[in-house]
Amino acid sequence: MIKPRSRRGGGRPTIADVARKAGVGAITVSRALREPERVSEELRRQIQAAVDELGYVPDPNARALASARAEVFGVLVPSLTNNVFAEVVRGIYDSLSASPFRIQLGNTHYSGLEEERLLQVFGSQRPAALIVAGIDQTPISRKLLESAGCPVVQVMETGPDPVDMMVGFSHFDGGRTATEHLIEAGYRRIGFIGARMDPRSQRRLAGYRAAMEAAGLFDPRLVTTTPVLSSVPLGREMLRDALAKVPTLDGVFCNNDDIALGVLFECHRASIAVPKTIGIVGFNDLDMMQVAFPSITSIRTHRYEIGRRAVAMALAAIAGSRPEQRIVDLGFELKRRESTAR
Amino acid sequence: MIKPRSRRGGGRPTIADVARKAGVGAITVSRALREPERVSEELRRQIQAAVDELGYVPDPNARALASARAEVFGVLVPSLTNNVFAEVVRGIYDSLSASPFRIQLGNTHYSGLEEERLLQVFGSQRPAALIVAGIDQTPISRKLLESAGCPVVQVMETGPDPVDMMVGFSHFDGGRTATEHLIEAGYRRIGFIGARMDPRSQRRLAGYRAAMEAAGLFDPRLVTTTPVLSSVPLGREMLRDALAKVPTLDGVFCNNDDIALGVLFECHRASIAVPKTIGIVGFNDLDMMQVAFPSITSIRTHRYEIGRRAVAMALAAIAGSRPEQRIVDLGFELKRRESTAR
DNA sequence: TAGGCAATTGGTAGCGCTACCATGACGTTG
DNA sequence: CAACGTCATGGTAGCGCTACCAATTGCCTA
Repeated sequence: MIKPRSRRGGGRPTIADVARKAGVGAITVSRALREPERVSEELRRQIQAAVDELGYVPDPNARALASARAEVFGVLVPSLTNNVFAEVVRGIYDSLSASPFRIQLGNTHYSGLEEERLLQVFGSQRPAALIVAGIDQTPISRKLLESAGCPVVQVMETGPDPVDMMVGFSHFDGGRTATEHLIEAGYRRIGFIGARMDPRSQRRLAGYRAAMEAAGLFDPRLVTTTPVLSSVPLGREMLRDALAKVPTLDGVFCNNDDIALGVLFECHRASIAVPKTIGIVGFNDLDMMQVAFPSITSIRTHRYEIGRRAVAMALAAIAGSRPEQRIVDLGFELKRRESTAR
Repeated sequence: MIKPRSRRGGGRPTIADVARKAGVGAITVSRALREPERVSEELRRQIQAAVDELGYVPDPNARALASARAEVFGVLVPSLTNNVFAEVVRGIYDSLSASPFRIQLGNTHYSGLEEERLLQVFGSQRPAALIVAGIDQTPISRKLLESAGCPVVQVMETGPDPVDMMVGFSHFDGGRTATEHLIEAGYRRIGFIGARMDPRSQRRLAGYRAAMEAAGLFDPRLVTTTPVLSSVPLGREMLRDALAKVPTLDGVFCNNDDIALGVLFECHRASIAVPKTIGIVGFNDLDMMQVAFPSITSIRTHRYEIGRRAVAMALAAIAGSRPEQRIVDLGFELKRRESTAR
């Protein structure tokens, strides 16, 4: 007895159904969908008609299994809610929405171990490309990236030794530029306030330190950091801590804009004049910086563009054309505003 | 001649390799991994040893194809960068990280058409569950959700007619509560300022209107809206517009906290005393509201918890136990702060 | 005019896994 | 003690698609 046509999977149309309806072989349907130029004009039309009529949508799982390559970009970021990474992800998403590629998102929670675990899992899906935040992977993670067998783009930062490709900017230079700006504006006892001291924040701190030392102004007591997750309320607390240590503080370079905003609010609350008594510089330049009162000087970073560029490079690599430039530095921009206009 | 053992897919170990090494059948390995209790203690150990030694990770694509069900949660949100949805996604992610399920994220950009397209695409993957923001799906989207053949959770809002399950709260009540609070605090010419008037914002506006009419205070000129994407700078502009229309404005209920923050900054800039001259209420209660100066009254919503609860309900449904309560209202909380303490 | 080559199309054989059914070894029961 | 579960395990046959090769056609070259 012939097995009744009981599909395990809910009876959605398959490529065979389309082929039957269009009067062609299944493989021709497959080609018409993926490489239309290799199928004659006429068949292409017939097949398209059958696809439309049946509402056929290819099964990505079957496709991935057969072709040993999933149409998936693995994306690893340390936080989902931090606006900075959300913007990178948005850039990636927007650049990918016109392509057949999906996004597989992973949140490392700033943990190297978690990153290793996720890379392991992602690897099992044979992704088309991997985009990871940061350049400080553990040796194991690095090995996993190198053996992923797909383009890899490290984003947010540039460094000397890419796994494959890189898009970002120099956090060290960003920190130095911010600090030099404060020095030029006439501030002297300039503090560094940093939460969640991940490797990028460390390098911003190093840039701060370089600028301060060059000006003969460095003093370790000016540096206030914590491993705690960054937030606006935390910025407020940290300014209090910093002032308790160094009452003569007359400027702060903040790790990021959340902290800077918290610092600004604390200044209001404590009736500390900004920029007169204390100057403030943030990092990233979220859009609220320009409307804060006073508006806050910040280092503008190109997060969205980093996401777009990373995808463009990965797509080019997938298409076989390794870009000549494997490290792309998108730079940053110092936005001078009222908070440092003494 | 026997075909040389040239795997299409880069030679990663398969379930057959594990089975051979452990001296058992492939199906037993499959079971040991998915339903360990059905395999004897001894074999389980042998298989685990083989898995570890080979570094075997099951191929999710093959698994999905064979079982007609992918271990994927489809998640549809209207924005990736809006902190509110980022927190929902974080809640979903955290709740899912201990499970084998992955997340397939879709950004509808507040477009019904885009939502339909994404549901179509997601459906082709036979997801284990779907979580979608909002309750105002188009008829086509609704049909796609109903025929998805998996648990569906609509989040962020509650309403009378769930596709399957719902977790959220009443935006109408939130808007009314916020407005009633302003009225009780003694404000009379209370404006509504709202950007990107999506359905949830519309209902907050309806709640505002209900409260104002009940108090005999409603005046259409008090309402200022725009379809433009919400942002802090926009809040600043919109307060200017509102004041241009109604110079006697003495309070504002803002659509969300970004707008509220922009309004606050504009008040500082224009030397309008808060809360004395104008009272401000936001919506969502981002953590910066409590440290703003003055701190801003807001409606606290439980975004993270909504994500967690949605996953819990979906997981229960997958396990076969449809929860008795299909609509979960997580409510909200009015946080009274300085911005309305007249 | 035979041979060669490109363009189109199709058949076959998997990709790696699991659903489904079969098997054998044990009790358990009336 | 036959008949009948129950448990642990395995074999077979796909899931829906594409890589690989073969076949056919028409046209061009020598």
